[in-house]
Amino acid sequence: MNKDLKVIFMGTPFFAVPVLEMLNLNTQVCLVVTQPDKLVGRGKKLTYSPVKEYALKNNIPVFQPRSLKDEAKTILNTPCDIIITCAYGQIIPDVILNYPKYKCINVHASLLPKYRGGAPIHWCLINGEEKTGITIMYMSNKLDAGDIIKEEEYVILPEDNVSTLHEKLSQLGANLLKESLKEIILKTNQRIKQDENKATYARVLKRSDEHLDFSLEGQKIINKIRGLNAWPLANFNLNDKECKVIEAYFVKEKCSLPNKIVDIKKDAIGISCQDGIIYLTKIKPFGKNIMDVKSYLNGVVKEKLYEATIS
RNA sequence: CGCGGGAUGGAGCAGUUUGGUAGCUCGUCGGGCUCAUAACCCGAAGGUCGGAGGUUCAAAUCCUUCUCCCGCAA
Repeated sequence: MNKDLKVIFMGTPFFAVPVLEMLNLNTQVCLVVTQPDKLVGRGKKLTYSPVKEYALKNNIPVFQPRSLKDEAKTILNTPCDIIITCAYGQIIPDVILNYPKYKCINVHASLLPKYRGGAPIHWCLINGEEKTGITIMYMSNKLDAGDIIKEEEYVILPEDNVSTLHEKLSQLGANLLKESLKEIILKTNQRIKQDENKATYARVLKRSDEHLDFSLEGQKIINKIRGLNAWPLANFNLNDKECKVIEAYFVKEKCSLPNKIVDIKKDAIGISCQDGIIYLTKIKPFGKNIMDVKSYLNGVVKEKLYEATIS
């Protein structure tokens, strides 16, 4: 497209990698900015962000400031025409926003002004939205509130979950950014102000957001299971031990008491909720791997399971 | 050395406290019943009990050590 376009890319998780890849193939990426390496996991292993992994493999210089504000110099000393951000994870100071001639462009995984913030994909599934999409926009000093350049809708399929949406939207984001860049260079792009009255927020998930409440309506529970799959997974306590839920379906019917195991099929455990039964079909019991409920039931006394506490 | 859970035929588990013939629910294969079946009945194959060392007449089980998997916390 334009191999002469000098780009600084700022991003961190897997979602940002297809966008970076598109840029690497079509422009000249001079610098990748990503969050510092973290000590992750049981053995406190030093882990690189997915974006850093990609950059290293493709010989792109990497910069990992602890605080952009204090370490902006490195960026301001790197010649560039445009900065592209995608799920970077830090507020970007005004000096940087105003530095490149084509400014700072962000790729966001929702139809702004809806679902501003760090977890748009999760929250739109949890809320049972029918559609979402990608927004390409200018960055401003307010979170995800800059002027919109381009939006593309995606109609959510019944079988979509966080993983599939992630994959589809990141690819969509890469494509839409590619189109936008052409227009930006030619200065033919739109620039639409966001309607602040319609803004909603998709805050980063908390641990407590993952807990299932079986006294709610079935569809809401299903939405949450879907909206947390395949990461970080919804959970509930089965006999006071955390059990994660990967897959389940809902059958609407009259139910007297929620929070009880009321039905055990050959391959599903039925838990009563407000307006029916949630049938769990794939779970991850504490300390175990993910398994089909069919397998789980093979190693369990069904009569005792009916006595189990759900919380 | 952050805290805890786990490893037993292909899958999920019991058995470990109190050492003494490898067990359950499935799956697979073969046969039977049936109009038929994911149902039922009969039979078979399939296991270094995560690895190494030790104690013992005897170890899945007790002791030492290592590896791998999982959750939490960061």
